[in-house]
Amino acid sequence: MASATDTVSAGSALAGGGDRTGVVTRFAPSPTGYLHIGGARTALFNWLFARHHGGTYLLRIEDTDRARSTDAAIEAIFDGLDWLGLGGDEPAVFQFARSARHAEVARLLLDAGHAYRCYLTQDELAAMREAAQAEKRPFRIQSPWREAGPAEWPADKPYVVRIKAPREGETVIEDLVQGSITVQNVEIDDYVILRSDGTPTYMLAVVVDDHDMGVTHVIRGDDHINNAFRQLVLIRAMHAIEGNWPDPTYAHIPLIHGADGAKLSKRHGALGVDAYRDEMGLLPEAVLNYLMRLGWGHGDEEIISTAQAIAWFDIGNVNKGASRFDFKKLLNLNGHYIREADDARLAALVAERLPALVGTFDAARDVALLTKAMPVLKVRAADLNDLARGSLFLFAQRPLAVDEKASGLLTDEARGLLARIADRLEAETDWNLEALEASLKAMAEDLGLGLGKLAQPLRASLTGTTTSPGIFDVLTLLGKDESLARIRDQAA
RNA sequence: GGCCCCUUCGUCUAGCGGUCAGGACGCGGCCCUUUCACGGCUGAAACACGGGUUCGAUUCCCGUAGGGGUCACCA
Repeated sequence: MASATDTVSAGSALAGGGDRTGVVTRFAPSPTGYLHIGGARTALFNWLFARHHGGTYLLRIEDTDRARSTDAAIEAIFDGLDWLGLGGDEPAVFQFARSARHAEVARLLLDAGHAYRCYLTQDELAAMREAAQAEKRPFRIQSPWREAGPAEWPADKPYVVRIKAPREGETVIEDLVQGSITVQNVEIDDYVILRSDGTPTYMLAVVVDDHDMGVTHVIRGDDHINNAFRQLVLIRAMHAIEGNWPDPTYAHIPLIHGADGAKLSKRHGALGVDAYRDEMGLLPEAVLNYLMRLGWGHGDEEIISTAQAIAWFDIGNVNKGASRFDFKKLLNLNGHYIREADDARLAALVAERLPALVGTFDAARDVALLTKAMPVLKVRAADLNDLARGSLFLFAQRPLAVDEKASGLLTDEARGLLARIADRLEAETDWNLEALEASLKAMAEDLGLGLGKLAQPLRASLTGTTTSPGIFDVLTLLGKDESLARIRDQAA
């Protein structure tokens, strides 16, 4: 698989509709911001669909809006996709680099009479729109230039090129997700395909690129449903001219909403996927699993690997309604995947976060300890931040800072006990789990105390907190010398 | 507002004419237990409403209500 970060040289030839066989899908973000979670899900569904059918999954950067597209956004999108394993199968196509081809198609349409020069100014359009509004009449562009011939074209005046949409009949789309959708053709407007400065609009570019890239299935957010009908006008017009522009199959997937049901905004988690990784400390497999379950399911299955998802994925099973984003559930899933993850991998991930939390952390030296501790650390963490916090006691400097709850445990009586524990442990020659457990349990019994009476003060002295992995794990992880020193720091 | 679409526990979903309406997250309880988790068991919790069709509707049809999307020389 090609990395998402590979690029195709400007204007290079594409495979073309007829050259590729089987299913071809594409994810086509516009680089005006980071890759947000909804976009990631669209990419995932495209990827899953292509994989399920043994097809090809492509990437296209829709950077025709020169004012709003940025290199930083392009980078963020590739970075996010790579993290999730959703890079394209071929180098990404950059739309702007193909404007000459888009203009060429506009020219073809113009020459064949499927499009026309429109000299309406933006002011005139606005006036028409207002007039319609005033009369409470639905506004539809009725350009007086639709049937105008060369003889009527004003000289030296800017014009846009509009597609000539049918005004009678209806258009039906058999959408893989939404089912059959019908729209009366009068609802479809003569939209602009070439701006007055000669640059292509999105509507033109999408259709031409999808065709040239051989895209067979257009899977995208359902906010594009109306566009599908408009784009079909162009596709059918080109098909009439060239004959090899088949309708693509559409699948419009529902959008993701915030927890309050409103459109996802920055407040609800429409953050870049990098935030899910860096700030929230999530694992890509958890994000993927969560995303695929939003709007899609397979019986009672909750934990679904990507391999399993490829086998099970059925776009026809995707729900039509929007679903809300539930971070709690994502976190739960993340906890599951953390528990399943390889210890060395987790240690490396946590190591990235530790220098900011502990001044003394030295990755070269401490990752081994982290890895060793990981089995007992990861069962009590839902994200990498939890994991990092939970490992702090391993690297704390003596004398330990003791938090409020823990110091409440360190009564005079408890400090006395700590001294006796230290003495007893001092004599311990086998510093391992079994020996330590046997020893402390015997001691508790001798004293007629529950193990908790010993363990809690011990935990406070060893970690400075009241919660930690099992106390014998803590003891063995810290080693005899460090353990005894920490205990004596707090002993009476 | 016009057009298009949607509606099962709080949330994500299973269901595809006859089910005690299932699972998961979250929430409550119990168990495990040296703390916190994990894990196990368990409880509360839903078919938006109104008409049809049918022997029988969560399921099919039509309304109503509610929600969403879209109406650019942005993508």
